[in-house]
Amino acid sequence: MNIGQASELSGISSKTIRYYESIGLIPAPARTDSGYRDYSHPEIETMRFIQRARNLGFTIKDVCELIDLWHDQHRASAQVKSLTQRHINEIEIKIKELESMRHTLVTLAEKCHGDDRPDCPILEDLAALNIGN
Amino acid sequence: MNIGQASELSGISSKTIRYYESIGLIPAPARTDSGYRDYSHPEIETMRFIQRARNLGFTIKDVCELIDLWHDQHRASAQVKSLTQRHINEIEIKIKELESMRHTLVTLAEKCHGDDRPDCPILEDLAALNIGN
DNA sequence: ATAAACCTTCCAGTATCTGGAAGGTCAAAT
DNA sequence: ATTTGACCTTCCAGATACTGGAAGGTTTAT
Repeated sequence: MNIGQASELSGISSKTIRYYESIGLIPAPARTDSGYRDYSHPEIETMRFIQRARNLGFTIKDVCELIDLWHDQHRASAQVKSLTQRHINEIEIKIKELESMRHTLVTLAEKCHGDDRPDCPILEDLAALNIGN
Repeated sequence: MNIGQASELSGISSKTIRYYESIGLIPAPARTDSGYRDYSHPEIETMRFIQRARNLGFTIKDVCELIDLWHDQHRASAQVKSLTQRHINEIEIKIKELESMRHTLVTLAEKCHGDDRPDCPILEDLAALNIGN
C-alpha cells in the first residue's frame, strides 16, 4: 500500500512518515517500480505503536527504546516500567510548572480591570519596579 | 556594564541576551571602543521584564507585545488582560493534555509487574493488538 | 488527451535557545 | 613586560519534532 493509505491507517501524516524514515525511526520500506513507497501490514502496526506512544507524550528517543523493548523477547518488564515512570515524573514536573504559572497569571488577571484605562497590575508585576527584589 | 554583569542582574544568560538582540527583542546596546556591549540600567529593567514574562510562559511574540504595551502610555488594560487570558487558556489546555497522559500512564504502570519477566501491559497497550480499535 | 490527485526529493522554516570554534581584550600576577 | 585566565566578539551548527513549499514524476479517471 502507498504512503497515503499508510498515513490513514496509522494516523501519521505522509510528511511525518517520511520524516520518521529519514531519522531511522521507521525502516525504509519496499518500493514499487515507479519508486513509490510500498508498505505492508506489519509496518502499519509499527506506525500505530509509534503514534500511540507519541500521543502519550513519549519523545522520539523514548519511542526508539520502546520499539526495541517491544521487539526484544527477553526484555524485563522492569525496563519498560522504569522508562514509563521517568516519563511520568517529567510530566508531573511540567504540570506543576504550568499550574504555578496559571496560578500567578489568574491572580494577576483578576486584579486587572481590563477596561480602557492604562493602569494594569499585570504590567506592573512584570516591570516589578525592582525595589523589593 | 558588560554583558556578563547584565546577565547576572537580569537572570538571562549572555548567550540568550545576544540571541534576543539578534531577533530584535532587545535593542542593540552601545559598544565600548573595543566592541564590547555596554548596557545601562534601563536596559537591565527591560531584560528583567522579559525574564519574568518568559518565566510565566509567555512566548517571545507575546513578550514583544507586552513590551509594546508596557511602553505605550495610552494602552488599555483590556489589551493586556486579553493577551493574558489567551495565554491562561493555552496553559489550561496543556495541563489537561498532560493530566490525561499522566492518568493513562499511571494506570498502565500500575498494571505492570516491573520485574524480570517480559510480559508487560504497557507494551501490550501500545501494540494494542489492533483488534478492538 | 488532459486534469486531478497522487507520489518523489530537497530545502527551508518554525520556536527557543545552547554549544563550540576561532580569535580579540582586559586585569592581575609574575 | 609578559603571561595567564577570564572575559568578550562573531559565526555556524545542533537540538526537538515536525511542517510547508517548490519542482517534477506517476496514476487514475474522464
